[in-house]
Amino acid sequence: MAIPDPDQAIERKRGSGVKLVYDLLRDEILDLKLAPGSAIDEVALAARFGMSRTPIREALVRLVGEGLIETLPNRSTMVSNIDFLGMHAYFDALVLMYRVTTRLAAQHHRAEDLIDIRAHQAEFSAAVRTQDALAMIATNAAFHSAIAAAGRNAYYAGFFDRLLGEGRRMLRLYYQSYDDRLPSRFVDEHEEIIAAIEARDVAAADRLGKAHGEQIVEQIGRLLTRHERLDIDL
Amino acid sequence: MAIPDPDQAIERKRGSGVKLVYDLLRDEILDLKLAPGSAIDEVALAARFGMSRTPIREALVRLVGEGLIETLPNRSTMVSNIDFLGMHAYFDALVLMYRVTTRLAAQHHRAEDLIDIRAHQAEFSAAVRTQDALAMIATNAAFHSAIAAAGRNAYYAGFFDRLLGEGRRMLRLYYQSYDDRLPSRFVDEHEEIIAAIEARDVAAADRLGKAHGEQIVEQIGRLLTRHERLDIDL
DNA sequence: TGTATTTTTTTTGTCGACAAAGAAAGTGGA
DNA sequence: TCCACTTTCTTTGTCGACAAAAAAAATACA
Repeated sequence: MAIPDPDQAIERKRGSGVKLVYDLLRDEILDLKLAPGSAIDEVALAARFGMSRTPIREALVRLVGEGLIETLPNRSTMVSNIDFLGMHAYFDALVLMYRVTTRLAAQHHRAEDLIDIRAHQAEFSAAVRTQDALAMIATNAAFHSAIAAAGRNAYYAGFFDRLLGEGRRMLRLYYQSYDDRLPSRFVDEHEEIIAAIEARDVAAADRLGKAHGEQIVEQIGRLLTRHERLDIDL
Repeated sequence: MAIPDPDQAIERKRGSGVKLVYDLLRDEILDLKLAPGSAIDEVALAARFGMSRTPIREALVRLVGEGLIETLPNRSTMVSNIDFLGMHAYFDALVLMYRVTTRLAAQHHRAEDLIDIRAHQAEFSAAVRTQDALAMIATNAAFHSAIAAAGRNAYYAGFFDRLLGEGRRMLRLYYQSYDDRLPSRFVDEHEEIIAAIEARDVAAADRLGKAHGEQIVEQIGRLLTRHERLDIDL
């Protein structure tokens, strides 16, 4: 537990407390800094952030709403476990959203969207070069989120963001165990996707989105089978 | 505002407060008993439910997370407005989810699922017979939600439920303006869908799901001239 | 009368405190 | 040692209170 300077009793602006806690906690969960299943202590968080339990609780309620945290009534609050049994359902939804959002981006994107998308791609590319796993994961999600935003469908975008968040945890698992070199392929695939969107080639965007999604699914699936073999004797 | 018996200071069970407020408020919003844009007063709610503001607030945070309520920082909390501009995006997502969930139900349903689905269909049919608009809307949503549950994909089901909720508000709007007789057609379509699911006829389920969704979309969205909906092969 | 400035009112965000629900630890008897 | 029962301890759910922010009302001034 990182102890914050007690001296630096930072004067927060009124109303910023919940968002602060929410953002940080969400990132820590998605980056697996908080392990799935680990307990969450309201009073400890209150002490850590130097605020009362009320804003902490409201942040937790939000996270519960997103399925990142689970609560047993009157007892224990903990980081949600990754649902390995429901993984195929997740993959199914993820691939479909890859397709749909990429396709819609090809249809509805505007000039400024491409600038934004390319910026995220540059960040992703940089993260791959510097081998920064955490950054790779986060920027990859941001890249696809930007594409979804360009598709101009808030419902898909919201749903997709949620799926991508959950995916960050699984990818982190992957990159923690094996130091793989595959991501450079993702960079190329991203470039193809950008080209298809820019050309407003809906069919190509659909195809590439699907292929890209299945790529990632395959990566994670490979990890799982290895994990199962490892764990089966325990 | 319905005033509850002040005598009946009901002894709630510890921990039930938030859920109580959340469920009731959600229903009131979706049934348009609380008009879009209308203000929400925490202290009034606290008085109404006979509890302090803390559980009220946590229920509101949940509703904000689902987009049913909006808050301006430090000022005003109100029921979300229905986004007419983003309607085509909504329809797009709704029809796709109709397809996907019906299709998956045909693939993965178990015997007990059909019992559940038929029960909801019976309720819907009864609501149509008795011309109970509110019940028609709610039971229709429950019917499709049951189908989604039978599809065994929690991600789709969750997303679909959210869309159906938002749809309840729009349908309410529709049935408030026009006293139409169309719903009997929906009853028949539901029966066809059930038959396709039971027969595990994925193609038929997909087709019927799509047609049913577009039916409803057409009902609500006559005003919308733009119909750039997705039409992709799954 | 119209506008700028101060005061009051309303509503939110946060706090510290306390009691209920379980869990864990302690106690006694066979 | 094992088990049933009590007692402490931990953590949650709820409460009432208070101060900050913004809006509304009141006031001053031209």
